Amino acid sequence: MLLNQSDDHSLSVMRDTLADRAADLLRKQILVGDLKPNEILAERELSQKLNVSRTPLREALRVLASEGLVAMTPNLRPRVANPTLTQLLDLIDVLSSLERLACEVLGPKITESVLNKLDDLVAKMSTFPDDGEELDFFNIDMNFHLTIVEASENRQLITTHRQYNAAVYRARFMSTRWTERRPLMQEQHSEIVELLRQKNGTAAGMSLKTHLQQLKTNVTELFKDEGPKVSVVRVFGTKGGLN
Amino acid sequence: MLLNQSDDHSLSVMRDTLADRAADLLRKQILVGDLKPNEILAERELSQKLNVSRTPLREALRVLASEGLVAMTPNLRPRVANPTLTQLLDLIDVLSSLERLACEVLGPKITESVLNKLDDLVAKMSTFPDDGEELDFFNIDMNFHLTIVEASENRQLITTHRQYNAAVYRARFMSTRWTERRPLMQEQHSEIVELLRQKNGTAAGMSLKTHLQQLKTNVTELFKDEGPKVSVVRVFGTKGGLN
DNA sequence: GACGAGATTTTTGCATTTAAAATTAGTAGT
DNA sequence: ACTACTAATTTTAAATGCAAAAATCTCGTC
Repeated sequence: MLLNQSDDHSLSVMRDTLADRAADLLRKQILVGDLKPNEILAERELSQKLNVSRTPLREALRVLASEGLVAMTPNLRPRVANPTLTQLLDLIDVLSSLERLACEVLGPKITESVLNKLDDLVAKMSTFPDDGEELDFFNIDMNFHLTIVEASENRQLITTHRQYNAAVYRARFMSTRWTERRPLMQEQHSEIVELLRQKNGTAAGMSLKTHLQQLKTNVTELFKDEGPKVSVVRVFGTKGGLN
Repeated sequence: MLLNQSDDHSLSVMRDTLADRAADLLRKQILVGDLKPNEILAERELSQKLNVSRTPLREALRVLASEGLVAMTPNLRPRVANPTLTQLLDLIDVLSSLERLACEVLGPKITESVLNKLDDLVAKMSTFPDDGEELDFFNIDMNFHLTIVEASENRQLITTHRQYNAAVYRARFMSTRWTERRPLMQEQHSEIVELLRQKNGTAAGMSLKTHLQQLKTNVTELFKDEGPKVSVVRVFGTKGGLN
C-alpha cells in the first residue's frame, strides 16, 4: 500500500515523481475495485495511507479527475467516479471507435507474431473451463483487445484507449461473468482474427464494433439490478470527472 | 492576463478553483499560439504572471500534461508540447475516428436546427472571399466540425474530441491557409451535410474521414518546411505529454 | 576563441501552514 | 420525534518554506 521508492533500480521508475506513482497506484486500485465507485477519497486520510504529503496526492487526484476516474467538485471531497448508464454507453461507443481504428490501422500491416498471439488468446478462451476463475477469463478477453490496440502502434490511440478502458473496466468485468454469452464472444473474437489474417482491417473493425455492441446490451441489463442501489450525489458543474 | 475572480456573478464560474482557471487560460494560450511549442513554462515566472501561487499552477500544468498539451519531465521545466510529424498524424487518425463516430451517432437523429446551422456554415465558407482573414476562415471550418461533434450529444466524445482538437489545433490552422485547397474542402463539407440530411450517418462518417485524410497530407507537407527548424528536446520517459 | 570542471544560482518536488468552505453535532423550539 | 438553526469540527484551497536536482555562470586551460 505504501508508495516507497521501488527497491529495484530500474531507471525509468526512479525518475517518477510521487504524484506519478500515487496516480498509478490509485488508478490501479480503482480499476480492480479496491476503491469502489462513489467512495470518498479524503486527502488527509489517503495521503497518510500512501505515506505522501497532500500536495503530490492532490496533483494525482486532479489527473485522475481529468481521466474521468475521480469526480472532483470544488470544496467537496473527491470521490471515485460512478458513471451513470448513459455515460457508460457513451464511453463504450467511443471505446468501440478506438478499437475499430486500431483494426483498420493494423489490418494492412499485421505481423505473424501478432496473429500468433491473437490465435493463442482465442484458443485459451475456447478451452476455458466453465468453472474457471472469472478474473482469468476476463484477463484473456482484455488481453485480446489490448493486443490489437497496442499492435496499431499509434501511441495516442493506445493512451486514450487505456483511459477509456479504465473508465469501463468494472462494467466490462461484470459483463464477462455472463457465462451463457461466452461462446458468442469467443466466436466473434475468432472471426476478428480471421479477418485480420486476411488483412481486411475494415471488416475486422466492423466486426469488433458489433462485438462491443453486445457489451452495451450486457451493461444495460446489469444496470437494471445494480444501478438503482447506488446513491446519487449532488453535482455542480460538469468540470471534472464523469458526473 | 491576470486570473481574477470574474466580475459577473455567474454561479458556475464562481465555483471554479484557481487551478481550473489557470488550466483553462493556459490551454487557450497554447491553442492560439500565445505560448509557442517548446516554450518553457517555468513555475515561478508563470505563477507570477497569472497572479497565483505555484500550487494551483502546478496542478493545472499536470492536467495539461495529461491532455498532451504540455510536456513534463521530472525535475525539468515544463514546456509547451511540440509534437512530431508521426505524433500529429497519429492524433489526426484518432480525431478522424471520433468525428466519424459523431456522424454515425448523429445520422439517425439529426434535427432541422442542426442541419440549418451546418448549411449556414457551408454557405459562409463557399462565399468566403479569397482575401478574407485567415482566422475567420479557420473558425468557420472549426465550427463545422464542432457542430457535428456536439450534436452527437455524447459527452465523453465531445470532451475527448476537444482534447484531440486542441493537440492538432495549430496544424489545422496552418492547413486552412492552403488557399488552393479550400474549394475541395468546401465541397466535402457540402457532401457531408447532404449525407447527414439523408440520415446516412455511416456514409457521412466515411466522407468526413476522407476529408480529414486531406489534413494529414497537408500537415505532412507543412512539416517539410517547418519541422526541422525546431530543436529536439531530450526526453526520459513517455510518461507525460506528447514526447 | 572554444571547451570543460566546479562553484553559484535557479528551479522543481514535496512538506507544512493558513484561511475559507463544508460537514457534523448539538440545541432549542414545535 | 422532527425540524431549524447555530456552534464546533473537519476538510479542502491556496500560500509559503525548505531540500534536492538542474541550469547557468565563472574561470582556467588548451
